[in-house]
Amino acid sequence: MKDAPKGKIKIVKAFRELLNDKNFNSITTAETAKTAGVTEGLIYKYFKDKRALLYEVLREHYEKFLIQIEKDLLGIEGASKKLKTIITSSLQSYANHRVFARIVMLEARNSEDYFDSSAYKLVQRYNQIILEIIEEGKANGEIREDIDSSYIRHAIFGSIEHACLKGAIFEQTLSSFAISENIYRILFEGITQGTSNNYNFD
Amino acid sequence: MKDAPKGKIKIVKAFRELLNDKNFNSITTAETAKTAGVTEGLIYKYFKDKRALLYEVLREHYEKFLIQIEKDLLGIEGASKKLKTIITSSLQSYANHRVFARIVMLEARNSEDYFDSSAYKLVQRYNQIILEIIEEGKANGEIREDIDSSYIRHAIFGSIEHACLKGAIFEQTLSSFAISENIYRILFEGITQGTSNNYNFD
DNA sequence: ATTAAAGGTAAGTATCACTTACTTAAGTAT
DNA sequence: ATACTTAAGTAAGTGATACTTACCTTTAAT
Repeated sequence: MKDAPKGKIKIVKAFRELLNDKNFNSITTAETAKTAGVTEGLIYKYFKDKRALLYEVLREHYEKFLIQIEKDLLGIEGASKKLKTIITSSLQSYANHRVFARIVMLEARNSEDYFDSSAYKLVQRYNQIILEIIEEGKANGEIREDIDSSYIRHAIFGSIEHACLKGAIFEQTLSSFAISENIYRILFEGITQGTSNNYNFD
Repeated sequence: MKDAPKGKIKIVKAFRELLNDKNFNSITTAETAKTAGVTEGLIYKYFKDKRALLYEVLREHYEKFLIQIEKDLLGIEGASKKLKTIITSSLQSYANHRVFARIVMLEARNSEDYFDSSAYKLVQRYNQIILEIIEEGKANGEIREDIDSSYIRHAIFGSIEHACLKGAIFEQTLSSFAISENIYRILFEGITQGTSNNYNFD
């Protein structure tokens, strides 16, 4: 993979910078080209459309994020501790890069072709890592086996994202420690009071 | 509140219908006007912009939804059972009205003025109802008190939404029963194996 | 009957994502 | 070196679209 042409790099860089201050829809291609110091047409030499440019920015972010996560997981033993690390790291990432929190939660998903993008490929890899941790936990008795693993994953990321959503939109500071502690308690121990929580609600 | 002018009603109806088949961005104002049998200009007599029209459709949906939820909650005793009802009803609503699932999760939130809309006012009322149920549960010993109520709410809706997301985007059928059962187990009982789940992970 | 407001229309306009047709630079094989 | 091919980059559109403006028409209260 030889390095990308200067123009392409400048375009991605410009778009990434613009995303700091405004949302996807309000960034124009003209503006992007001007910031990059190239002509508008060049954008379409390298990207199918404006969204593909967004996906590229997102992909680069996920690439760094995955490297970080894999580093964070090194040396951690046991599914529960690993999942706790995942929760904390994901929250920290959202807190430190609110632009990407916004992109992930609000801008990327609402087009079907995001799910064909190479950014989403990385998301899938991340999902796979988590599923394997959950399976590991089931195998060694840490995690209950009567819940479908994919729902556990949904609960983890759903909780994280919902807790970060308004912060990402209104650019408020997120206290990743408090959020992660609360989410962790809920998901691991349940919200029911007391040790014997086999109460039947049917 | 006297009844809205015919034109306004037709516009909202047309837009609601169009949302069944295409997403917000790909519906044009011209198309909306034509479907409604009015001119484009009339849309802007009643709505500040295209988004305001989306919020109106959403508001009408939430109004019906809230009535339904309040009916579902009637006669149900105890916070846990009430929350379970909330989970089931919300999931059923997403499963039966995937258009609205999509609007809520993907189309409405990514503009700040959604949070000033009267649709969002209803969401806030719904949130309030849930917070009160959680507080009730804490008061009568059903729900642990060492978790901030708002995070419990985040976990509930985050889990629901994340589990429905891809279904809403790709219009797959959602099995609301299976999802609700899984979410319910996770949130109420926790994912940790065994009754004594006071394992310390620090 | 008069008048003011509300309901509704017709014809724009500016903006924007994307195209097309072209030029220039960089490789590469002969 | 020369001829040729491909990639990088430009300039000038174009059609579509959200929204505006200026106008006409109906309704209903005084």
